Amino acid sequence: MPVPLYQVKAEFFRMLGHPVRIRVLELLGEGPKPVRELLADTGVEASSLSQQLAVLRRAGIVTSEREGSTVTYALAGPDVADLMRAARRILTEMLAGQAELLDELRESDTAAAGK
Amino acid sequence: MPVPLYQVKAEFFRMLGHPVRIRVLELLGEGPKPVRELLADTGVEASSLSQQLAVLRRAGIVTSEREGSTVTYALAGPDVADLMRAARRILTEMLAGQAELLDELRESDTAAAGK
DNA sequence: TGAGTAATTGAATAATTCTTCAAGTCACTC
DNA sequence: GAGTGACTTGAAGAATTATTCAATTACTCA
Repeated sequence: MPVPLYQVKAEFFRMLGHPVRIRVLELLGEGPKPVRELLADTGVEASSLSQQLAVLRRAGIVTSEREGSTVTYALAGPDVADLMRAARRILTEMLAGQAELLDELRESDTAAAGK
Repeated sequence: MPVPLYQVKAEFFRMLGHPVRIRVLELLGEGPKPVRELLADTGVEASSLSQQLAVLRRAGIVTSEREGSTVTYALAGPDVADLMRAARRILTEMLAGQAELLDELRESDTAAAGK
């Protein structure tokens, strides 16, 4: 009995659904990076970062390699970067749509926009 | 103070991270559908479906319209279908990669694959 | 108006996921 | 082999999210 595909997809998306994990994936999109650097770029605490890296590793979306005393992470494949690009495009378009909507609303309601 | 983009992205992905929501989005990818049909196609209980539809509505990713006694849902924009396609592609490639890996493992370990 | 169908909502409990901190491993250097 | 820096792990409590059931709204039709 195979796990249904929509379930796999849901797990995949859920795995992406965390700010730190997103940032890490985007940073790794530029190329492999040692933990030290991820730590500096994200500003989160070492053990928090490690927890999130573990999630990404378990999902098989990143790989880690130890060289001496430092550990370097990389995207497991080029597809991930593709997905992040797709997501970026979609979100910008969606946010732009919402901005337009807001503008339209403002036109008919110039004074009372309290919040 | 703008909400950082990586946070918006994370929320977006988390919103996608549920089996029923994924199925609904894929069904709506074929075109607008009345709730009755979503209900039949997914097999989930009415109120569960409604809860998930509400999540998608709040996120602005689908729209609903009432015509008489039935309510019809549709994707809010074409971008969503794009994203689902991107995700499908990526997942198939990732799963294929894992399958290869499994094959490699099997070669050196033909007898003991108990689970 | 009253009964019936379609869909949604509210709210309580259950389940998952996050965050944090203490402790642990691994490699290097003294 | 003790000490230190780099990173990871385990585990407990806090916070979010899912599931479920009862109640409700929005209609239709007789």
